[in-house]
Amino acid sequence: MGKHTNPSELLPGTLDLLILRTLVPGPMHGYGIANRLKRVSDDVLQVGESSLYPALQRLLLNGWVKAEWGASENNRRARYYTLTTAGRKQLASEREEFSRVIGAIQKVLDMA
Amino acid sequence: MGKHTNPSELLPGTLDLLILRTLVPGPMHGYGIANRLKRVSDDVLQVGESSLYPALQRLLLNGWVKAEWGASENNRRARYYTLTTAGRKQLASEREEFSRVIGAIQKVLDMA
DNA sequence: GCTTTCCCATCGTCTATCGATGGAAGTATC
DNA sequence: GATACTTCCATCGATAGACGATGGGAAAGC
Repeated sequence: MGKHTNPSELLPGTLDLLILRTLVPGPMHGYGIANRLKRVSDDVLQVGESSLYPALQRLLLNGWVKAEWGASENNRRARYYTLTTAGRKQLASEREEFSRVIGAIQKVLDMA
Repeated sequence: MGKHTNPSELLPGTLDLLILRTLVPGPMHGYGIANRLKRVSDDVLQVGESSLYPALQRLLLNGWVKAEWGASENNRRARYYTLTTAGRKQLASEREEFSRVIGAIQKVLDMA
């Protein structure tokens, strides 16, 4: 029997959008991104590190973010991710698409 | 290089919800469901048959819907899907979860 | 010294979506 | 009565995204 009380706290396909948005105020390291998402969403969005880092790789590969090593506020070695210009464009685009789709879904949910 | 202008018009994970919701007014066959989703969403939600039928199998297997053969309004052989009681419960549950997650995502998108 | 917290990362699995494909059966066209 | 179009069903293979498990190293706190 497929026991799997799907604890997925995230809509697939939105992770990139969330990360990009989180980086708008400034550079941040992976751990910080995950914590911030959790905090801002009141614990609803729980992004594990095994989801986060592959996503960051993806963003790097696409040039939406760049990364450089530095020291965290706690004096630890950390990789800081920064939004690129292309990343901002991508963010805008993904936001728009997101609204479009959510709007469409709402229409279905609200139909007679 | 992975060229693939993702034409995905649907948030993954929401298809079951959309189908269940579509079946609320009454039984409907697969083709009809796809058309209705497209119409109600103003062409945003384009569910292909290769997404739809696996999803319907899933719903059947879980007991959210039941199916019986009949004749379509155009006199064709068609399989009519009907929401079960369990299906209604599932629909309610998925709606709630959907709002919860969307709300959380909005908080992130709207943060300072 | 030991544990906890922070921060990085990968591997394997699972699931869902989708493009391509195929078929049967009714309707319309000429 | 052949041809083509639409309706309606369904499967297969590829792809990708998220997640659990796992591992490690380095600073902080006890």
